[in-house]
Amino acid sequence: MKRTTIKDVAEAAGVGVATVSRVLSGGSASQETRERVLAVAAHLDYRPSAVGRNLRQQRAGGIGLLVPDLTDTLYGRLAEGVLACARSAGEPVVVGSTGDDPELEAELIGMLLEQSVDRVIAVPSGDAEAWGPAIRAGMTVVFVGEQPQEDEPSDEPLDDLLMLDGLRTPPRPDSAIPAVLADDRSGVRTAVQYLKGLGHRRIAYLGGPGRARRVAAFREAMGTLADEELIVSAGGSRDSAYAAASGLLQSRGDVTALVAGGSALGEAAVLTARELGLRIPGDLSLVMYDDVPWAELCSPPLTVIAQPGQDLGYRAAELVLRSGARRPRSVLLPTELIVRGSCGPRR
Amino acid sequence: MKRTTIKDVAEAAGVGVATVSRVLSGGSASQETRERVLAVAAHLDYRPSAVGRNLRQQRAGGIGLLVPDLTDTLYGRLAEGVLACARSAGEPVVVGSTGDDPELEAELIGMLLEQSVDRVIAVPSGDAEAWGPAIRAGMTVVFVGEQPQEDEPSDEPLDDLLMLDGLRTPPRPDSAIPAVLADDRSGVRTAVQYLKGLGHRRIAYLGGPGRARRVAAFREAMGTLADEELIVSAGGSRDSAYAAASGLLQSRGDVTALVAGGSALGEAAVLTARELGLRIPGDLSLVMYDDVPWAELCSPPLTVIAQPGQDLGYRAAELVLRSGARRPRSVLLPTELIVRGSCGPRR
DNA sequence: ACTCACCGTGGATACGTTTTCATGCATCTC
DNA sequence: GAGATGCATGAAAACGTATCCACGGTGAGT
Repeated sequence: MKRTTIKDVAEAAGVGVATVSRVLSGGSASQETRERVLAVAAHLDYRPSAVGRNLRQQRAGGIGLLVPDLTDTLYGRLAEGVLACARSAGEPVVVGSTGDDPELEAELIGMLLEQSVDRVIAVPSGDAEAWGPAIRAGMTVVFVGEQPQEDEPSDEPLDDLLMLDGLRTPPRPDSAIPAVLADDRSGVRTAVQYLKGLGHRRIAYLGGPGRARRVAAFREAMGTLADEELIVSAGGSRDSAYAAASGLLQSRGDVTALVAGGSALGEAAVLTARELGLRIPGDLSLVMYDDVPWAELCSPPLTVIAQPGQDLGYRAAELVLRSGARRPRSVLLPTELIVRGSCGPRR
Repeated sequence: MKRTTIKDVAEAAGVGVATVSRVLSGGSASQETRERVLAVAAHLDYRPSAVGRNLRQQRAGGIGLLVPDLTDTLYGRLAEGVLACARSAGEPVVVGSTGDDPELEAELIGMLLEQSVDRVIAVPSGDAEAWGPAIRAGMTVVFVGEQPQEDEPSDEPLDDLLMLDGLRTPPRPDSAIPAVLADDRSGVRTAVQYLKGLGHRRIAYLGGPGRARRVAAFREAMGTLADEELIVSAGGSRDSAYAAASGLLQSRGDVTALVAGGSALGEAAVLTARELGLRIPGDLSLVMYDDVPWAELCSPPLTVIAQPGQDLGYRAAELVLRSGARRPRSVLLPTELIVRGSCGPRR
């Protein structure tokens, strides 16, 4: 079973391979030969080999996508957004799941490098340093939904360069890599102010690994009410989320409201509250990050901060595909507080 | 920014490219040169180009994965399973989302063909015919979670060949393509018998697009109680799921139990029931296909038929990777009825 | 009418790798 | 000791494509 190559088409059409290549790539050719070549190609069911093309032009088409966990609905939506944009551009997407593990992330980056994939969209797990090899190899990288932990100021004097256009849109403009982010700051602030408005004062934050921006935004929004003891962060696993939620709610019975920094955390919080006999929103008000399908079905329906998951992915894909022209620093997409039934006045 | 090639390594190590290739591919080489080549390669940070290799050996490594919708937790888990297995084999995974659209599916198959991806795992959306070009091109295809609609017996006399080892494990052995499936028949039967045991007689089935096996299993399990009017199927969209659920529950007020053939359908059923003032499980018992995180958080917690999503993906990946040796027909994985609180005795 | 420019075209090359084949050298066997 | 056997090695070919360059022909301009 041999593949039909451009050579076969050329012979069948009675032209040279160069002509076939030109016709198929939109180059110049006479009307007559163009038609003939096209007809022959269609008749032979010829498909140009992406491998051959990639080898020739020194770069694989296609884009890489690295997310922490496809099981998470948010990343599922994000991936759908990327896939939608990539498909409209005819580009394949190589997907990797990092499990929020920097080591695994580095390994996957290596694999993409090996595949000559030169455009990558990633929800970063590790620090910015992990992406050094990638950008050094000429990859176009776009972060989405998250930015790497701040890398401690290294000896490389990049700072002046970065400060040049530092005061732009995004909150953390220290990275040379563009990012598509949800406006966490605004989202968290809205949620906290909403809770404050309901009379809550002891508001806890339950975060996951990374997501430093959200924690910072929470601190900022809380202002003088911030209590470091009420800011806990869990690991990536489900168990660790439960442990953190349980530890928080048991040790500090005085919290009246909780902001969960992700759907897994929110799930843990709901379950833990039930186990402890805390009623929502009677005893505990809850705002969860990410609008997932079950938020509406939960009892009570959960008030959430919704991120535009699909848009995040789509915009990131746009950015990474049209990276040739302008090089936009970053994009900030709005979040939305969807009020349902999980928040009530302070008891 | 030029990539370091095998030639660079060869020159730096003072050997021929063939030797480098052999060393890196585990071929025979003297201890001394092996060490030197390895050292030089490591020092130069050399990574063999997958594109070059793929071109040479006429097949791209990597495996393709086609699922209907990454937003669906089941397919998210399935994808995670595939990714886990592929990563341990060092293979990249090209993912496509078909949206349950046969046309889109065909387009994505074409893209994979163009990429020379020769191993594909797919949750098929269209009929078996759509996969003709793929297998004809020498692709190794494994279906997962679903099998294509039965293709009407075509004129090609494949039948005798297939009947040879037709009486094997899976329910529908008419396809030459191996499949990894959840044991829907057993799952549905268990659910129906459970509902029967609770006294229900008018049990409805709310299905999605495709999934013909589940419907058939439902009919079979219902036996003489089957009522065609109570078997409705929705389209792929969310709206269509609501419409179907709403239509069913409004037109037939006498149904006391409902089996939802997927989490999206289950969601629609719960919401519709709430709108109509039907209490679960008081007025309506509900069993939903697929154990999703929110099933436990729902009010009431939903009794579900759980499929081993991750295992499905992992097994399928194993199958498609080790396809060289034996060619197993199919694999059937067990389902589990997880009893929570959405089913009660007939009112 | 001659030249110049231009367009369509085909041959040749390079991309990075694996694999085949031939060569040289050392060891083994009779 | 001479031929046979084995092994390590490098040169070269091939995979399918895009692109550079040269070539021939046609039209226009002087």
